[in-house]
Amino acid sequence: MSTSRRKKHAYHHGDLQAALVLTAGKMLEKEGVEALKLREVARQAGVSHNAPYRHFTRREALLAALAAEGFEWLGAAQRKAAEAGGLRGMGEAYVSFALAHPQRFRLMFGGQIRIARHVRLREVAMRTFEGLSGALAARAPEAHGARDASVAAWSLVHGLALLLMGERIAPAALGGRKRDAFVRDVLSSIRFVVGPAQPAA
Amino acid sequence: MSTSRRKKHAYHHGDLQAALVLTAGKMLEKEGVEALKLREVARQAGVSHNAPYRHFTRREALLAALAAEGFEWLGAAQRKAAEAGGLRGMGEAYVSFALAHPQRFRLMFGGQIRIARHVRLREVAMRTFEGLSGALAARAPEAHGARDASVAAWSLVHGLALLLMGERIAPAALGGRKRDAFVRDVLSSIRFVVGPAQPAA
DNA sequence: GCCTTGATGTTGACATTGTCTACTTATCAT
DNA sequence: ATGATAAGTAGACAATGTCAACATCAAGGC
Repeated sequence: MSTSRRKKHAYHHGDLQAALVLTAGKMLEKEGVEALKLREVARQAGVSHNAPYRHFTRREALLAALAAEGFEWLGAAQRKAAEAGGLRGMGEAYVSFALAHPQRFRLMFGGQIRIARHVRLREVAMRTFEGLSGALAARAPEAHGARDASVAAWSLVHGLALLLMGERIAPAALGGRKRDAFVRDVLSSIRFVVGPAQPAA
Repeated sequence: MSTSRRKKHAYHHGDLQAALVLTAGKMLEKEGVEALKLREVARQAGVSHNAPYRHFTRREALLAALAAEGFEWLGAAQRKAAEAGGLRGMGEAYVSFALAHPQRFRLMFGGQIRIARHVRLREVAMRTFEGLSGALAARAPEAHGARDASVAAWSLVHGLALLLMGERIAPAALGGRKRDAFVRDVLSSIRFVVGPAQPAA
């Protein structure tokens, strides 16, 4: 119900909301959250410094929109990967997403947004998580440690993504492999315990 | 070589640098990085708004000091846990640390500090990481997947810590367990593969 | 006992930013 | 046509990070 009128008198931009999210998204990916100034977004969108407030109550609301968009992308990527690559593929897709959109990923999980206050964000995030844990739980329906193992799996990919993003993993650990190969090997280096766990060293 | 003169004339505070790190640390833990205003720190330390610039070239430098302090704490906790609890104990200690100092942990890994530019931070962080991966690698010295497994282990605890911090893990997953017990179970739900990995589902 | 000197603090200024209030203009339903 | 309302603009304000210029104290050489 929008995206119709364009470039008339420049008053009433047409679909400013979307335009703001778009340019803000670009700025986010390029410079990070800290450098995402509301006024600069307005400037680049060609509107006055206050126009964004007609669409977002505050800066945080714009950030929330960006994060929500990110969760949608991530969810879509997960669904696609689930078909093709199974569980392992989902894991690789998760890491891939994070490395492809590092700043966005940081925004989604960085904790600067109070999720509770942004309905849409909360919903889309929950939906994505459910898709994730659903796929994980479906693998070992009722074994005792299944739920724990699914949390572990998620933790693993999440942590790996963040450590790679932060360049915290010594280049030596790569051992000459390309990043995708490295990720696959790391994810392959563990096995899940489904039955009652026996203590291990 | 300080902490000597105190409350003389209030000019020349005595050891402002340490005082700033201290009050900034409290503010950090309480309100998060975003809310850590340089001027407010100065105010609470009882000095003028510009005094901090005699000790930190910019805001980021103060943040770096806080992060470095955090890495020292984490390193110490790791060493202590290594003696008592072995590898599993180190993992639990890692998560514990993150949950005990969430904002500090976020600062340490949040990516808002350009580590390369802060010598002390870089060094202490590297030292901590080396202690970590050293302990991990010592476990399976030269097996093919050992290095990968150690990365996986670190990723696992790191991710678990962050997901717990962000309240991203559904309360249902806890299943009534206390948090420490939950962490232990999750960490126990995987097993590392040391030999050549065979493909798994 | 002074006086220079460097480190440490202070004052004042400036550009930027997020956000508030009031005003203006375009759009759409009647 | 018209009038309500959504969308944009203009201007103001307090805060903040940071810069430059000035002030004060501690110490050491004379």
